[in-house]
Amino acid sequence: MPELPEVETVRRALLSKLKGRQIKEITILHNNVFQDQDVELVKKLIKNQTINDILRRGKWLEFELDDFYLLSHLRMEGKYIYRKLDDPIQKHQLVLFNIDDDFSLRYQDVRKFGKMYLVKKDDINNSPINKLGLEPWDKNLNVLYLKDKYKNKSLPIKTVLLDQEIITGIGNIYADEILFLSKINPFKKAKDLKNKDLQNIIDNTKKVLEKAIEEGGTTIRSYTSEEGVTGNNQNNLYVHQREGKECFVCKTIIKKDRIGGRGTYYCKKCQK
DNA sequence: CAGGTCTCCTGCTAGC
DNA sequence: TGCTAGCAGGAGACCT
Repeated sequence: MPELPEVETVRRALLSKLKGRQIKEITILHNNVFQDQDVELVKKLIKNQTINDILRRGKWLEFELDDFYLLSHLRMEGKYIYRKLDDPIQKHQLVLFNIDDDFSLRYQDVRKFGKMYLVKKDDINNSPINKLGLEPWDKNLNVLYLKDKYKNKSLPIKTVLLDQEIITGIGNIYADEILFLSKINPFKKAKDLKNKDLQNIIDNTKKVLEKAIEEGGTTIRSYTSEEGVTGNNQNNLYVHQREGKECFVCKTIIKKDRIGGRGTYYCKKCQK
């Protein structure tokens, strides 16, 4: 499941192949990808737009075109692959981009959870990314900011870390890792955290995500940044997906519980 | 406003 | 061996 480090890895890979290239046309095989947008209009507007840059906000990719941003969220299983123009369309390939009449960039998504959104550059502040909270490296992310955001949150910190409107980019894997390194029990209410805990969350969020980016992301289930390219960060996980195994720090058996409907892994002894 | 539940979607796996 | 029920989960809709 792509979180910030995986999306960042995909962004870099896409940018190296697509920067300066032109989208001759697109084929949309599954209308729901564009949610409530008029797909005929999207097809018309995107024709002959050049990909000038590819940016990232949280878990969203932003293709910067001439007049628009094409926003793309991979959700659980979304990925981009390259094919020859005449390559047969495979199941799960939902959007096809003809790039310079040279090759076909294909958005593939087994579960069809991923979303795209074509927005005029001027309207970017009126798009899904407008609501996103701070990037982990934003200088405004500090104890005071979190204290304010968490003050009315009675939900478990695990759930609140997944709230994209506070810190953006953290998903289920890295939330578990951040809480382990911060020695915080995932059930603890966000509003009960001490300043020291908040500072630890900030520091460890950056640390965990930076390490994961360095490793090209975490490959659990089906994540690949490019076809045949998998990340290595799964080898660095302290608790996530390690149910029944020993904690690397204290040898206590790692426990798995459900918090807010999400599988949550933690060490009962290290995380108080 | 806060928070709980449902929904989307399909491949995989545990269990019979 | 082959079938099926249940699980996985990011984020938005909808309800209390």
